[in-house]
Amino acid sequence: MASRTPSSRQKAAPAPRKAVRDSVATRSAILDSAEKIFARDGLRSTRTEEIAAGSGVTKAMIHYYFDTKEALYQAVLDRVFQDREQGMDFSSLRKLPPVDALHAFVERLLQQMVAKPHLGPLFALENIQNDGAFYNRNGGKLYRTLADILERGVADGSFRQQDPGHAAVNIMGACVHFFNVSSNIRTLWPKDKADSTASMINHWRAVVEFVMCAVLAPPPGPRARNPRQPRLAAL
Amino acid sequence: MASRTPSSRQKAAPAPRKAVRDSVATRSAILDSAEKIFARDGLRSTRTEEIAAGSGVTKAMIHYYFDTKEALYQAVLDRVFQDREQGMDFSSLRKLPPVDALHAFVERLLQQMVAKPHLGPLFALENIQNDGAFYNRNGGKLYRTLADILERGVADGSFRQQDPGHAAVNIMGACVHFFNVSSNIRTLWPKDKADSTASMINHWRAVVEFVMCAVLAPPPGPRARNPRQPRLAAL
DNA sequence: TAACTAACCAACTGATTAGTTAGTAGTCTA
DNA sequence: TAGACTACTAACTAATCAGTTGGTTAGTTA
Repeated sequence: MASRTPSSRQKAAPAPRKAVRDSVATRSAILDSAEKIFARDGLRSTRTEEIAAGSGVTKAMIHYYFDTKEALYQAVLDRVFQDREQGMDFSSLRKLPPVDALHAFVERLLQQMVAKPHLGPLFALENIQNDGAFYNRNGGKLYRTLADILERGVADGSFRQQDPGHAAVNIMGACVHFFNVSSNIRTLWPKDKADSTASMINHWRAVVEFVMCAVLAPPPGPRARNPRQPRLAAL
Repeated sequence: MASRTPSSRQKAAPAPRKAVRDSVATRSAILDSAEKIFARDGLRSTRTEEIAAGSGVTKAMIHYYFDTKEALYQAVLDRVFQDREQGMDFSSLRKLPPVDALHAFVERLLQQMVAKPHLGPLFALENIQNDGAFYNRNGGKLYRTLADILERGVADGSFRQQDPGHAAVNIMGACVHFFNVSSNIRTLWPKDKADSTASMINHWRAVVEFVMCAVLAPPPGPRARNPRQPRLAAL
């Protein structure tokens, strides 16, 4: 992993030359390259020239296949979020009891994040820079599904009393944050902890435990330690 | 709040005209405007012209006071993160017992996020787009402090067994995520829930409860409901 | 194999942008 | 109140960028 210095970013990828003419392959090569670069630079500061270089074709092909940069960006988001939705398989979650459903939700989400490392940054950038204008056309099915699971769990007593909407945001944050700050983590943690696959498995475990502990109802019995109320000191 | 349409963003702010010559006031007006715009657009896609317009001076003043765009960006990060560090008062946290320290940490962090709405986006963009190259010069004291608190709590048994490094990331995610996806939340939640101050208080409470439940040791007694281990299905 | 078409590219264009320059106008001091 | 210095601006410049144009080349079909 070559390090980038401020204000002078990496030159374009090695440009894998194409052997034959293949519109389907070219289209998806452009999408792949665009996904990678949009996930780092966001819509506005991504250079179409760099996308072209990364996919082994000229800039003109971007306009040939996708018309404008914005349309390409929309196509990238559509593909990546549609893939995630398929991987999550929301309908099967609705059939599980709340605890199992939440468990499966978190595991599947983490699986998606690991398999598709651009998901996190793309989502974060889209929200911050474009107010979700491109993403929200797809709707926020993810949050609604998670909130539904939480609502069911609170209703049947398997989860502690809590607001499903707020809890959904907190859970998503715990799941996603690692992937957004991974570069920062690499400077904070020892090398072996930050980079290895074993560490990814440990993080996976840590997130699942964290989330389940956070929402599950406390076991019956003497309430020995009261999870103290917030003070709300200043607001 | 005017909505932005894709690819055509808002025109510059109303440009508050300056009355007198005041280098200190001008400097901080530029910093204020830059902070706001960098927090939405990131370093590269921020336009210096827009910063100038937003601070009521000409573009040349940016170079007069800060030399380059990168230097201004660095100055913005330095100011905002130094303010946060002061507001967190790390040294006092080290003197508190773990449970109180964590409680105070989360409350102070949320307080900072509410008071400085650009903190979240600035931090997220810096990590995603610049690999933390500008931020990391300040060091990641926040994570180290939080991890220290967690380590102490695990050692003295007030927190459940867990890896402090991973838990710190999860806690930060739960605290921060709300502020990164607020635009998305506005489309998911009913208007009154997403925008009101009351909702901010509710979210505050929800985060504190969520985090404390996630890390506190379970009360002694019969372990009625085992917070199931992760399956680690696919990796 | 000649005509046709889809895939592709090098070179260009007009608009935008970070940074510069040369000069103006307040303010402070001797 | 004259001279000097600091704060400030309008207009410019060189570089960069999204998108276009006018082709060429590789497959496909009649």
